[in-house]
Amino acid sequence: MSSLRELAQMLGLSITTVSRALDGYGDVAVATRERVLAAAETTGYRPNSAARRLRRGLTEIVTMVLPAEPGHFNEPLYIELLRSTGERLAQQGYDLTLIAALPGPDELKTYRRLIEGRRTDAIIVVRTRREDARLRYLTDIGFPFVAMGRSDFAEPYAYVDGDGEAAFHDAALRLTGLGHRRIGHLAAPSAFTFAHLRRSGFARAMRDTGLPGEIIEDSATEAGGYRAAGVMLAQAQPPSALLCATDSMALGAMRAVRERGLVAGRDIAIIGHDNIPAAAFSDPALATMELPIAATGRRLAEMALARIGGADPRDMTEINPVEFIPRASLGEARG
Amino acid sequence: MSSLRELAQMLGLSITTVSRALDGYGDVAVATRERVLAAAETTGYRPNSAARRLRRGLTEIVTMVLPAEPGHFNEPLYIELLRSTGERLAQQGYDLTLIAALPGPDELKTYRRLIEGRRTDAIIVVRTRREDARLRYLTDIGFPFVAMGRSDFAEPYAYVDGDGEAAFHDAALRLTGLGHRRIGHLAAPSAFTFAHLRRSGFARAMRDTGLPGEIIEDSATEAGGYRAAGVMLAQAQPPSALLCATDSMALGAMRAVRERGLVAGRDIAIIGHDNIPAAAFSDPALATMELPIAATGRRLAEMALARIGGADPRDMTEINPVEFIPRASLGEARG
DNA sequence: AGCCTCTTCCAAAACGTTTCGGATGACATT
DNA sequence: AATGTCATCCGAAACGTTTTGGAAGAGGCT
Repeated sequence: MSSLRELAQMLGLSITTVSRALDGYGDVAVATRERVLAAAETTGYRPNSAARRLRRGLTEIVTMVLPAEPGHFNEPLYIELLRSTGERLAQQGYDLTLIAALPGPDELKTYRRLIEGRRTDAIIVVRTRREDARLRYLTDIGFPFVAMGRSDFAEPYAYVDGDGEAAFHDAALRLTGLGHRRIGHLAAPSAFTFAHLRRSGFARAMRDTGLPGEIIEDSATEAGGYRAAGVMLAQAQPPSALLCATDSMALGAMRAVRERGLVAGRDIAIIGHDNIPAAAFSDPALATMELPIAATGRRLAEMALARIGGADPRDMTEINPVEFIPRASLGEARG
Repeated sequence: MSSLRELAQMLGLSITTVSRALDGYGDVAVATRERVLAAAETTGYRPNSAARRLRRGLTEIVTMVLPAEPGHFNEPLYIELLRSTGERLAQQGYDLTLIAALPGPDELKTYRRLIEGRRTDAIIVVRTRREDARLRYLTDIGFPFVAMGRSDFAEPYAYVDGDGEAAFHDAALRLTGLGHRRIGHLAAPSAFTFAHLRRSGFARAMRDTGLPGEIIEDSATEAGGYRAAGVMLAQAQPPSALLCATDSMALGAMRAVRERGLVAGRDIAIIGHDNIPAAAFSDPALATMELPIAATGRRLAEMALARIGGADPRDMTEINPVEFIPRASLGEARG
């Protein structure tokens, strides 16, 4: 049964009545509604989504735009995020589509094509940057969007984020509590807000404690962590603890540590962030931090739907606590 | 400029002519076509996709259904696959949507909802199983689909896959060539075709060489590899080499090896498969195998489009070679 | 009886595109 | 001058839904 017309014909009703019965209007007699629902059930009627979309002016699609650096798209985070967001949207009859857009001059073109072609009702922006032209553009044209992560953008916008600032502040204090006096931070590129916040939390802890606290920035990959740790350990007085912006960087740092004959968890403490699966199986197991990624995905979906419904983004800002996960790389308290 | 009607009015032409000019039909004067194209360009006209979809009966959407085990969805593979597939589809004006479906009794419901609601023109099935009800269902109803990975399914279907059988056969011979005489295979659940093929390749190499070759199966995760390796190493005569179905399993196995005071790459050789980023930074660096995932994604997209166009799946089967990546965990030749 | 209110139903329009089946002239051919 | 052939163009239908603005009838009230 592929159309409302056939269904109506079969039941001896008008298209209008069948449509309204299925949508649950109060407008149709209870007996009739039940007859319609039963018939729709047995014939397996499914409304044609293109027709519904055309008529209602909605696509019933939410789009997530993924940063598409060809080499390192593989943050394990994102796939779990996609799953949870997609599942929540599906509950509401929405589909999740995915496009890749490289940061750069052509980035906004992708957004424009998406919006002007009316291919989506809302956009989920991930990997936000401190200065983010995407938020500016979407806000200016009044298109519904939700961000995963924050930005320096001044106008109100909906977002979900982990409290990386507090998490790195606490982690740094945890290290000083263990007796560390020279702590290094391997930072991710500070153009990204998440990297900036984690660095700020670390810096605040250093100010609180009056310790020096050194920072080296590199890309948020194993290779980046390896390079940054290499530089840091080559100093005359290398740090006794490395607080890394991501687990990937921390795994890279571990290799640099090993190559210098040091033992992580004994000679030097290492902490990461993300709790990727490999982190629990590194040598030694990597102490890390985790934010509730599935819940984040669900909230992003719910916010996107609310924005489509016209809700005010002012009320949609959410900063979630990050859980610390101690493991062997944290080491023991030092003399 | 949001509709063909407005554009036509502005140009003093009929909707028909404008539409045909934009679609490049031969039955419109060159001068007219150029006038139309110029106007469309300056006004930024974009056809309404819902209307076009309704009229043409196509959604211009391809859907990838991801296996949604909540815990371990995070194969780094998939995100790169999504990126490359999505990019290729976008070149053709197609969108890639994503849904998650758990294997199990309700799995086919997700497919049915998708197809009967006409929400997609083709489906990409990933993580194929030897007995895969999805291929049966899609073939029976004649819906266009493409599989990443093979299945025991008898009827012709389009797929792209890596040659895991040959890769594991070669890897096993490589180990015997290094002098190993007791080789263990940590297999992934053999219901999955990829796991079955890798196991078969290993088994064939053992037959070829007349060596015993032991196999233990567990889940394709770090934890699974850890467990399986633990069992294998607890034997009276443990193997001197472990060939693991995936890098995740290999990283888990490395931990089991360490806990027994053995050193991977010296006391025992370890090989994985996938070349995940963490593999290059484990201790020791993990020897592994890699298949061209971006190319695979592109081919999946192209095949999906061809199937939508009505092409015969018989001509669309592709098995790509897997590249071996030697690293320290492979060890030296033994006495 | 006349008037109102309620319940239940429906015809028709609209969303914006593609496409079928001509219509209109211009020009060449007989 | 009549006919045929092209090159251009267009009107109208169709895709399947949602929604507006009633219509028809039943029953209650004065």
